[in-house]
Amino acid sequence: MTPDERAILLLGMIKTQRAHGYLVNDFIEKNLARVADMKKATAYATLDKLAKDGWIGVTTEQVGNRPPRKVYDLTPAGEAHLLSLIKQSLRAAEPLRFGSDAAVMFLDELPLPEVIEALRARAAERRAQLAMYEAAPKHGMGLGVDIALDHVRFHLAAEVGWLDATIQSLEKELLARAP
Amino acid sequence: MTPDERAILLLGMIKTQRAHGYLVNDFIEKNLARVADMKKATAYATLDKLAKDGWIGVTTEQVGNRPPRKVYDLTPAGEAHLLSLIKQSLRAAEPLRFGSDAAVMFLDELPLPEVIEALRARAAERRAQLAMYEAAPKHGMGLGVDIALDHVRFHLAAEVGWLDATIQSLEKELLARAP
DNA sequence: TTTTCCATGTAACTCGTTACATGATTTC
DNA sequence: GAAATCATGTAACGAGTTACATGGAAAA
Repeated sequence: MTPDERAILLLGMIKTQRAHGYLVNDFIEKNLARVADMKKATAYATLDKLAKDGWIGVTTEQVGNRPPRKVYDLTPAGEAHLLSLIKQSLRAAEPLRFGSDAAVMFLDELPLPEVIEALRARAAERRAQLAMYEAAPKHGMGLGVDIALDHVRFHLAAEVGWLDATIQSLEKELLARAP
Repeated sequence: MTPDERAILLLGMIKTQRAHGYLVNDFIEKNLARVADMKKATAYATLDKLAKDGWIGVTTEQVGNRPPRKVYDLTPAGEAHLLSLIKQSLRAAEPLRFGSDAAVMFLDELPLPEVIEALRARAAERRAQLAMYEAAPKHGMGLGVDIALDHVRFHLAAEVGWLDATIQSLEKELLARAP
């Protein structure tokens, strides 16, 4: 998650409803865990910065004897900034990278049956993840979130497809080697 | 790229051929750029650590009056370590995350035509990337690298598919709104 | 003769995470 | 009475990148 994306997330949430840090963090970890991860400290720091830059305004409120809240709301400048960030970020197509591919690159080193077994385990795990996304209820929080969930689903499905295809081709290879 | 994946990459390269840091870095940036990125300083530091941990041995060699090379080769322990890392990493299925999705989550904020236009731009970019991968020659450097390239291709294709589907559904939405 | 290549490394810097500190207030 | 919740923040740490330093050799 780049700084810009963090800004979009926070500004977007604050636009739909003015909020303080605790609330924002809570919402992210309870409702957005599947599509976004940002740690508390990072969120607090980012909110500070957004306020310093004038994208959001701060009002300190106190309820009863609880610790005072710093409630943020979007400024007009922030509103424009948010739209421009979203537009720019929607358009961006930074290169896809798959960390785990160092292992794939050198799978030749491992005996084929072990490779197949490992990939099967991975495929099973991915299917489980996919099932979780498929079972997830519509989010309701807006069209965008559902589309984002769809995005993950798409790639999870692609991952399963790739794994199956790869496993199959390796199995063919195995048979060819030792008939 | 996690430390383990970095280790796999370096150990794997050194296994297929003993090499010094410069050579390793050169090979990565000239031949592996599409599937791996690791900066020079990181590679040198990682090689040091691998040597310190006993996975690779060091021999200093000098050719002519050039700066001396520190040539690394895999130790038996390193060999075993590499296999175990590969196996473990092939099996791993860490959650997929798409940074750019903060923008997607809040695409409702932007006027629909602008969203569609931005996504079209992204789709065009992705298609271009996909074409590059499709045009790429077989790597030759081993089955694994080709499979890794295939992995990227798969996800690039999925990305294009998702973009097209999303754009289409947004266009339908647009027509429904203003007939 | 100037640029590029060979070859290694260090130091400073950026960035985010982990872990901790604080303290009142509901809930079990 | 203990535990979880509300609410904010700081400090230390780790990890990796950028940029720099060095200096001979080969290529342009």
